[in-house]
Amino acid sequence: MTSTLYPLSHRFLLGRARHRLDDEDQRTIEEMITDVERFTSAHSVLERGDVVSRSTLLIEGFIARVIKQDGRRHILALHVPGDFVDLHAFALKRLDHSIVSIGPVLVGYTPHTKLEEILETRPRLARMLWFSTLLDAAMHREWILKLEHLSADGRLAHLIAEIWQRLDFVGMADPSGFSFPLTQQELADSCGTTAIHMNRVVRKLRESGIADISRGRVTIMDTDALIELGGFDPAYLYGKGDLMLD
Amino acid sequence: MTSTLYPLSHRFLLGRARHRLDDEDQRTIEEMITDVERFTSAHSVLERGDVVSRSTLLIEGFIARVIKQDGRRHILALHVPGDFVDLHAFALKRLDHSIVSIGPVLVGYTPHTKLEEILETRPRLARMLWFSTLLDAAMHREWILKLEHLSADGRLAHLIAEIWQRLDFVGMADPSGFSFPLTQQELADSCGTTAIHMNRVVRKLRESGIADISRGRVTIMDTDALIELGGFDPAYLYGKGDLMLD
DNA sequence: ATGGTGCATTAACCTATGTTAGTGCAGATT
DNA sequence: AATCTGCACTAACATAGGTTAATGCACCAT
Repeated sequence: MTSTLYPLSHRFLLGRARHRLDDEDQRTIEEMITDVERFTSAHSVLERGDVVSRSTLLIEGFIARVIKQDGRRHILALHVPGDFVDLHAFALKRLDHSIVSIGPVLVGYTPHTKLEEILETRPRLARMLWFSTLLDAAMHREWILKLEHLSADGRLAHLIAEIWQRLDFVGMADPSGFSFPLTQQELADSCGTTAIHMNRVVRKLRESGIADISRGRVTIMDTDALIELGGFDPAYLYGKGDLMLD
Repeated sequence: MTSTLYPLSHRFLLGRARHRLDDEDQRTIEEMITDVERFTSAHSVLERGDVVSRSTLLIEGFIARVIKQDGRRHILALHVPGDFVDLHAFALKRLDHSIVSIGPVLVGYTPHTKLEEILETRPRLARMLWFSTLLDAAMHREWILKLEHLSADGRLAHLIAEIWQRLDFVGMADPSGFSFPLTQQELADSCGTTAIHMNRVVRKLRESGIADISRGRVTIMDTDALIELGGFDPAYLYGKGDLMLD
């Protein structure tokens, strides 16, 4: 089984690990995932309030962190392959939001007992796991900034730019764009606006020749303009150039 | 020196530790802070981009995480006594935002070498530190939700309710409200609006008999209405009733 | 006393966005 | 073929909140 799972943990390394790892660390990571599972689109992988004893690594597809409130759905964060979607639940135990698949997904599970073992015996790996959740927090902060700062078109531009960059980290972006199954409603839920207004914004992006979002795909037409509109500066993603250990 | 600093680390326990600790853990925490420093109001304790080798615990006063963008200031998060304001920099190293005092503050410092020691030898404490940063992330998420969901008056109500609750965790709230030195401009920077609109909102809160914010103090007049307006549910703060270890 | 400075406050006007109420179209189901 | 369903799209109108421009008021320094 390990041999099948190797590429998955390798992807975790790509997306979230900015450290160099020794062979033993590498092996530990490879053996972290004990089980995988497939879900169809719009499946609630985990519900708010669930008490969990394992953490979930997204291997294929997209997953959203969702909260429903007053009949409205809010997407707090989006995840790309290689992300742990609920690593924070290892220390918090109870989930404060739901985890929902967007499009079909493949996930892997790591029992918390394994994580505890890592925490007790492999401080370097522990720090890497910690780092992964800190990256989530940094993305949250960036999103707070954008929500306070930008109107809907800028938010959408930022969202696209960020996902593009994050997919690129895991080798899943191509120069012209990326596959992205979110509906306009879900984009609206992500940007804190309505589907109707999101439709205006999507059209505006398209008509201004910046990007086209349709049929489950984002096509970037003018990268510079996209980055400008979204005020996107990837520094907060602490990418390859910014190792914080080593 | 330890005897003077004891209450400080004790406050950290109050605000952020939801675990029970053994004597040795307790002692380690007490000795974590090696140095303290006082700053006047509006002092930039740390600048965005700084590479840090120690982490900062807020002991007295308020501190904001700030980003300046396009001539505008954004407050990403607020901290109350007992909070580490840059514990995330232990793993991220480079700060993605500035740390600014709001009113006079007293801070304590913990060298990263001490944190590394804890990570290597005291997994339980390591987990507690991790938990503390996860709490920040949970607060970020809640704020994202409120930014996407509420208009300015609801955001302000939520902000007040949250700070009141967090101050209560460290024994610094009183039943009628709390001391709070933010100007309307800073409240606006926190809520993602303008000072002018914040003024309308503050007045509305006052006139509707919910809360009064003036002369560096928040007075809560109608707790239920405040909680209702801000949609405040303290569950995401993982308070005393919600231990996730033990 | 006088003027400066920071903060709170108000007014008038404009734009982004929400709300309500629809239309149209493609793929799936029967 | 007919219908259903989900999604994209549009229009008309209402409102929250941004922008610009001032005023007032306390505290501080000279």
